[in-house]
Amino acid sequence: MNASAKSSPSIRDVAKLARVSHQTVSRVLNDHPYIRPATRDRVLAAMAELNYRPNRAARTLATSRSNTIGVLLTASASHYGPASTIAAVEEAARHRGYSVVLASPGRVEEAEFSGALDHLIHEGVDGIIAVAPQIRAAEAVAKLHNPVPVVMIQCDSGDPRLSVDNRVGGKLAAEHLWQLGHRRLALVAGPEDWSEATARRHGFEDALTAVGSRPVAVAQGDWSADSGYRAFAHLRGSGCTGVFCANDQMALGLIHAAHDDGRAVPHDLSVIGFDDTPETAHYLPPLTTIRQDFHMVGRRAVDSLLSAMHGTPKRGTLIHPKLVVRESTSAPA
Amino acid sequence: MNASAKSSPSIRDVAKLARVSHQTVSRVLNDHPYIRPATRDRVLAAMAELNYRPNRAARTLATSRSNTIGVLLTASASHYGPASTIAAVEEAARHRGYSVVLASPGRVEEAEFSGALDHLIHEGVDGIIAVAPQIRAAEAVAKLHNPVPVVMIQCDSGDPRLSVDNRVGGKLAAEHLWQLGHRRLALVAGPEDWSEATARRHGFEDALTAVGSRPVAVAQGDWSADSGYRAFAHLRGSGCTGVFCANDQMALGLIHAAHDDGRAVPHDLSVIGFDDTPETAHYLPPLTTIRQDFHMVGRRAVDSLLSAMHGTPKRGTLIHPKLVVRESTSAPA
DNA sequence: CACTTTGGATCACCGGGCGCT
DNA sequence: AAGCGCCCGGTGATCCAAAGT
Repeated sequence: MNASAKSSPSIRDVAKLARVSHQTVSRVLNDHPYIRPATRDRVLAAMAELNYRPNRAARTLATSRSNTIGVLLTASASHYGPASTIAAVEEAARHRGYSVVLASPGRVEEAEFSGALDHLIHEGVDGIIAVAPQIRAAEAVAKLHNPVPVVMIQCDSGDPRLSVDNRVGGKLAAEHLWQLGHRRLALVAGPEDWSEATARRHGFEDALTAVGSRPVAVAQGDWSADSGYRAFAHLRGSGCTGVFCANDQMALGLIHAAHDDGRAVPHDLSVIGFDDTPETAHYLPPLTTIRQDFHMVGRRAVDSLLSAMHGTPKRGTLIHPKLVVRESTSAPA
Repeated sequence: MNASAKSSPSIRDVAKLARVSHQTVSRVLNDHPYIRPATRDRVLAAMAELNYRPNRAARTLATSRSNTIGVLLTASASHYGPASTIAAVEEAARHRGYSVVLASPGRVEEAEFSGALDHLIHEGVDGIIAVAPQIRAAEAVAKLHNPVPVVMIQCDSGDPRLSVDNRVGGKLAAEHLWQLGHRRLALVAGPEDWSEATARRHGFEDALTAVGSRPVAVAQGDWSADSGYRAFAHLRGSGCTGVFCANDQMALGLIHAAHDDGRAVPHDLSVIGFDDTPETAHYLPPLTTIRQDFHMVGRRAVDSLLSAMHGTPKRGTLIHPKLVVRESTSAPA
């Protein structure tokens, strides 16, 4: 019955070694006042000697706080945006002493989605960050009125608002093309039920309205390059000279289709994307796009969630996207 | 003191309602034999009525098993491969009743890495899947001899071997180019300290050796498209007519650089990549590449880890990659 | 000597699981 | 077939003892 190969030492083992009560050890752990420095040092020394680490399950059970936050991810975990956001969330959370548990329902079906939410809640998380850009997901969350705070990100409709200002992004795209001299603009929008897609579209359309114009054609994609390729067919007859694609992948597909159709970008058609994924600088031609800072979104989400958990929710400000001009846009021929 | 708005019901609340002891409820929960059907039904009914859900922290404390697995991710969470693997891991784990906690050390520095490992262990995970393709990471794990099973994926040196057979992949690339008639082949390798990069390189070189040839130039990148662009300068004077890039992003960058240099792909230069990310079909030209099934790697990793946790580790077989021919390769001019 | 600060111990409890009866 | 009691490893409330002024 040696303590060496045994399971990890408990607070009482430490207490025995430091010749205090286990409660005193607990006090040291929790930075309680009124501990004599000498005693504290003895306890700390004992902890070090035993290589003691508090048991999280026990602590969770006693305090009913798990120091864990859940990340709910609908689909698209392999997309650049969500993936980098999650990495940022994990990092920010860890620096603040929180662990991250993951749940990614395969579909956005109401059942699967709220099932995943449920999974996290009964996992005992103290709060949830939902990377759930679909409007339906947002609605599902809203109607569940959960026992823990939930922060939605990449979802313009949310509150606190945590995302890039997609409206401004759409506006930047429209203005850029307009200023180059394009007058016949088309749009390849993202899925209707993604709030970000809607916001980008509105931003784009509003900017055109402001100068007395409107899109000459609108196609809808599903964010994939494939869908961008297919979208070209819908725009082909519109006589447009500039196209705004709601993300970079669709822009890539569109350019491919244009190329297959014998139209050169940007000479015959200017194309602008959205996101600025790391590869876009090497597309042929290098893509003009709207950059958003996913990493910052992730960090802010954690800040926001922790505030909410401490009972002081705060309203964030939207992050500004930025126009990155490369070679896929130019003045019309 | 009503139970309505109170914290979730416990096993004893259920017991009271079903008029049995809490122990009997526990038996029902754990499918113990020797429970009279009538009693079991009473208990189940009580659980349903109270909407009872067992408390995971309590169960973990009592059994010292958390039903949680840790996923350790070094860097590159935003890359396509790791991201899709993680999604697959989470799904497979959830279907088997496990939760997934995430840890992603920013760097592969020994300290940060083993810190993250430590974080997971003291989080109480029952096992760990490390998506840590760097050789150094693998070594760090090996020397730590952890209290829980660790499975390394995307790391050819690991055992059980859980990844695509990168050697075969490199071989497929070489053979494809050779069969098209190319005799002067170059290589853009991945970082030296990634075992996958090394395996791809060896596969490529071995295949050339088998036909009495060797690469006329070798450049090294860091997986990014930028590095692929820069690699072109090293290959430029070698007179190569075919290049194997160890991933698709570097291939994209290389094609960009070739284009800037006035060389057309595939007419002047054939290029083949590795991974088959969803966008590659829309690169200009669409990229010939080696496909690997990340999703399957993730699922197998979970299987393998669970086996190891149950004390019956099993050796997996490497997954075979597949050549996908598109338009970036052709016979030399 | 009464009245605070400090310092530390004792007890009950969180929600379940296991061995014995 | 099912109940009793203790234990897992922590935490908070309470209570007592030694100091300080």
